[in-house]
Amino acid sequence: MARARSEERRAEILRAALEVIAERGYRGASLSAVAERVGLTQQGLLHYFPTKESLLVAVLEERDQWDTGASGRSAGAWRVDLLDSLVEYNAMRPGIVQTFSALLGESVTDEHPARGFFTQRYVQVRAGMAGALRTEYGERLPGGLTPEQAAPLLVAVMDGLQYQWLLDPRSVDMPAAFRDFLGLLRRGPMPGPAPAEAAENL
Amino acid sequence: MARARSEERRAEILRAALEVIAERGYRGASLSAVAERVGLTQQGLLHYFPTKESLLVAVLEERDQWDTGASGRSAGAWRVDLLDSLVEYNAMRPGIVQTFSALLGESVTDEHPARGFFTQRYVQVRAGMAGALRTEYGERLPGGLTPEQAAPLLVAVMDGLQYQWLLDPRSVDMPAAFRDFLGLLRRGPMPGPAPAEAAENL
DNA sequence: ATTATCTATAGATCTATAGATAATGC
DNA sequence: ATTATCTATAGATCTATAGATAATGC
Repeated sequence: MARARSEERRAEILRAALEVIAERGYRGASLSAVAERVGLTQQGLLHYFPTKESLLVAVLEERDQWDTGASGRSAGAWRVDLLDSLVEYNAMRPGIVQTFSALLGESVTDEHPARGFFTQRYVQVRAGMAGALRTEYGERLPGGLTPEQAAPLLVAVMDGLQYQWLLDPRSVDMPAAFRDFLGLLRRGPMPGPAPAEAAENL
Repeated sequence: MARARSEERRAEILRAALEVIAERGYRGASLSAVAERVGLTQQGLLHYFPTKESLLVAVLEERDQWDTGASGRSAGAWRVDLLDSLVEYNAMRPGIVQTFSALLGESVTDEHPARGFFTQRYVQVRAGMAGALRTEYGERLPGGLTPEQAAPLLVAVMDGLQYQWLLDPRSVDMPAAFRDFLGLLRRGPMPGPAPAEAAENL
C-alpha cells in the first residue's frame, strides 16, 4: 500500500506539473508552484523527483506512453484515418496541447532539457506518418509527393495549427482545418482516371 | 550626434536581445546577459529600455518592421511566389527563426507579454495569405478549399516546418518541404482541363 | 542641462542540500 | 528500517530603484 500511495502521489505531482508548465512553460514553472498544487512544500516534492529536470523527464515520458497508448502499442503504428480523431481529441484538451506546444517552443533554445526528446520523437513521428501515408495512399500522393515528402508537412500542419488555435481558438477551427489538409493529400491530379467533378465541403 | 549614438546603442542592444532570446527564450533571457553582450551593466541597459518587457516589445516591433519591409510596404501585401524565397531566406538565418519560434512557443502560456502580439499578427497573416492565394489561384484551390481555408494551413506549415528544422536541420530540408506544400496547393483535381502528366521533383 | 553609465542595494525568487520528525510496515 | 514531509538555509539569480559621476552639447 505504501507503494500504491507513492505512485498516486507521483501521478498527482505529474498532473500538477503538466498544468504549471502549460501556464508558465518549463523555465517559468517553479517547483514551489507545482508543490503547492498538491499540498506539499517544494522540498517535499523533491522527495519524489529529486531535481526539476527529473520532473520534466517524467512528464515527457508520460506523454510518450499516452501517445503510443492511444495509437496502438508500438510507436509508429499510426493510421491516417485516426489522425482526425486525434486532432479532435486534442481540441478538447487545450491544457495538454498547451503544455506540449510550450515545451516544443522552448525546446529549440540552446541546451534545453527537452531538446533531445523532441528531436528523437520527430524522427519517429515522421517515419510513422510516412508509413501510414504509404499504407493509405500508396507511393504517390497529390503533387507527385512521396510519403516521406508528405510526412513532415503533415506533422507541421498539426503543430502549426495548434499554435494558431491556442492563441485564438475562436478564429481557428483546428479539427476542420486539419480535415481540409487531409483532403489535400487525398485528392490530386496524379491518379490515372480523372476524378469526377464533385461538389463537396459544407 | 548624441541621438545617432543612442540609436546605434539601441540597435546593438536589440541585436543582442535577439540572440539571447534565441538561446534561452524570453523568460530565460536575463538583462545581464544582454547587457554583457554589448559591454554594459544590467543597469546601464535599463537606461535604454526601462523594463525587460519594453525590450521584448521593441524586439517584436522590429520584426514587424522587418516583415512588412521585406514583403512590401503594408502588412498583408504578400505574394505566393515570394514565399519560397522568404523560406529560403529564413533557412539562412537560424538565429532569427529560433528567436521567433521560441517566442511563439512561450506566447501560448498564460499572460505571456508576447501573446497579444502573436494573436493579432496571426489574424493579419492569415488574412494576407488568403488574399495572396486568391490573387494567385482564384476562388477554388485543390480539394475544393477556399483561400480562407487554405491560409491557416499555409501558415501552419511554415511554422511547423521551422520547429522540425530547428530541432534537426540535417533531417529536414525546410525550403524543399515548403515547396512541396506549395505544389499541393497548385495542382489539384479541380481546375477544368486535366493537367498533363508531368514528371517533376528530383 | 542632458545623456550615458556606474555602484550599491532592496526585495523577490529559485533550486537544492542537510537534517529533524513523524508515520508506516515488517 | 523505510517512507513521507517538514524547517532551515546556502548560494545563485533576477528585475528594478536610487543616486553618484562623468561626458556631451548648447
